[in-house]
Amino acid sequence: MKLQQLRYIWEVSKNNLNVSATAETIYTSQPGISKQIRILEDELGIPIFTRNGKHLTDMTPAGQKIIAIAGQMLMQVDNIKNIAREYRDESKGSLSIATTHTQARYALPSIIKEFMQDMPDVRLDIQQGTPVQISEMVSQGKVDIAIATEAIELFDNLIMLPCYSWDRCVLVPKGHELTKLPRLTLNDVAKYPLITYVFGFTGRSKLDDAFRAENLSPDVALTAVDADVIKTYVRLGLGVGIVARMAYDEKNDQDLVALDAGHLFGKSVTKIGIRKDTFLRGYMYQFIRLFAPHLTPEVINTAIQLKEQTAINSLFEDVNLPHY
Amino acid sequence: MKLQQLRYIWEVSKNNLNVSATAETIYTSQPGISKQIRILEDELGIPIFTRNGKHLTDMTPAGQKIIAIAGQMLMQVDNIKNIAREYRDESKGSLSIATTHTQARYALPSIIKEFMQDMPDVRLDIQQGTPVQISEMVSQGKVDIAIATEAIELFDNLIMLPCYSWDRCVLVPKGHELTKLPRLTLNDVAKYPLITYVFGFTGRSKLDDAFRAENLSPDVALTAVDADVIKTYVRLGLGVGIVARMAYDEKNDQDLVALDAGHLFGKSVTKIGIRKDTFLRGYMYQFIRLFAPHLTPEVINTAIQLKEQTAINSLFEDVNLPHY
DNA sequence: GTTCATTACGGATTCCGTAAGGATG
DNA sequence: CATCCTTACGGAATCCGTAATGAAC
Repeated sequence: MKLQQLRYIWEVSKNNLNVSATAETIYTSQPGISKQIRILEDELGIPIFTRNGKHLTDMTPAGQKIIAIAGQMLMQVDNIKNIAREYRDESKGSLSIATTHTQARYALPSIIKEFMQDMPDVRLDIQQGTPVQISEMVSQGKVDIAIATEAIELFDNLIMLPCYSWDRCVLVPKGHELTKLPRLTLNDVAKYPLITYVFGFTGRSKLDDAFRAENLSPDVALTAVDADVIKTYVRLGLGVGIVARMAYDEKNDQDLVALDAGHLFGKSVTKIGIRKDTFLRGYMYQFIRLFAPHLTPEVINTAIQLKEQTAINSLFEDVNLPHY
Repeated sequence: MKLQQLRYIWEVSKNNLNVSATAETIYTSQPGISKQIRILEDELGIPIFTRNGKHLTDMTPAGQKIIAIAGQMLMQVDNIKNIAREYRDESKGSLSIATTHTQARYALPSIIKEFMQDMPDVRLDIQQGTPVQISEMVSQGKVDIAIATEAIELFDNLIMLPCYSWDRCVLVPKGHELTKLPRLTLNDVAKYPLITYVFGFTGRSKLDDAFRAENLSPDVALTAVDADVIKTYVRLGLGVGIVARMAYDEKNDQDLVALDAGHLFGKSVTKIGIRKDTFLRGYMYQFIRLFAPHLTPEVINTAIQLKEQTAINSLFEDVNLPHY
């Protein structure tokens, strides 16, 4: 059994069982892959893939289990390489973050700036996507950490570390009727067409829950994945925006008014997601700590060792998260 | 990076950093190992071992971490091979059990007999040792399962599955004064020299606890690792034996009397220990179920997936274990 | 007829053994 | 001087590419 062979079956399984396509993506020849897979199957004495003539049609049950383990082993190879890199040069390396627009645009800039000053030799790489995509990227080892408010819990090889809580505000143009009310109610808000996040984004589900709890079914006129788009349409007078409070920029959004809505929708918690079995480089710990000061290396390590999300949650039970 | 190289650093670390000795144990040449280790170190760009001239003196910090991961990967290789074997031939294979004398002699025989009839093509292999040795063997992958009452919890890559509870009896020769008492007390027992298990064996700690709780310090005249030896000395009149009740054999021990002592020392629980990351063959599930009928494949799988011993314990909270 | 995997084959590389060399205690 | 690791070297095995073959859609 060779690591190379395990890599081949893993990659083929990730490429719709198409060996030719796999060969291209990993820059090798198609017969080479074919051959090594055969050799592995011979050694193990069982087929890993089912074939129809000369086409791979599926994985055998044994193959599925073996490929799953192969995937874990390949991640461990990465871990070993990371350990080596860490000890070769603590300050050099790269850090890839997958996150949503909201984080990248409003929460991360100041952190990233500071991080880049502290660690000038670390290459930063910010990927954007939906919460599910983001979580999948960490889960598959394509990025180091995920930052999101939703969906991380869907992948069971990930753990979530709570970072900060935040709440929402209602965005209206200056002079809007809602600005005249002393304190907003859900009922007030529900009278206007709403512009907010697409489902599955930035705590959107919390928002729906709040309205449903009051038996209100507001008119969600428009949804978008990011607050900048939402603001644009609020400015056009198409409705009332509901966005994360941190998305309101006092300087650039002076034509808009942000009305406090924390009491209407409750707070959401933004989390960092990492793989349970990952080796974190020193600067990764540093980045996480910049982002969430209570996540010290020690805390992170105990969380990683716990592996069980419920146990991890109770670890943070008594922690007062920063609130925005 | 080659699996072979990872195997070499792993084996060297298990052989006191002696490459020559390692070469012998794994039937290869010493320069081969040396070379491959160097190649790996070159590839990673860091030393894995520290050297004094031409002697390996220690592992580097990075080396320790890398070797730990290498060990996990080698276990995964075994898992893959086991999966292949399972699907090649469900009924063939081998099952190695590490256990204590008490289990091997009194609890296992009937189970093993039945298992061998059910699965004639499975080679059975029973290792014996102290609870710590046993647990270590499973932990290192030298055997598939451990059966013991103590020590399994010391290894954090193992999980414990409770199998049955049992209590102790006091063994005396026929006609002994203690047989005339209607109901034993600790005080009665403590008047005689005791013969029982060596510390760390077969729930010995429970026994000490019981006496200590009553502020008694009995005269432990003789300790042994197994009940057969203990019985022998009881027969010689050297003292009163305290053994697991199941160690009293009505047929062969007619010259001895077993006095109920469950109320004196409380019950102990015998557990099965397996690695968290192991792949269990079908017949292993069957064996475990024969030994402890409540441990169905489903129960075992959920326990393995939980990984956390506290969570596993609560899984068995409501289960009524068989009692002997 | 195109796509796709397998087989065939040759060159380059890697691996692993024996033998010799040099350091340690 | 015995132990132990490293270097040197040669033969065997492996790996990986190109080219040819044949099955599936």
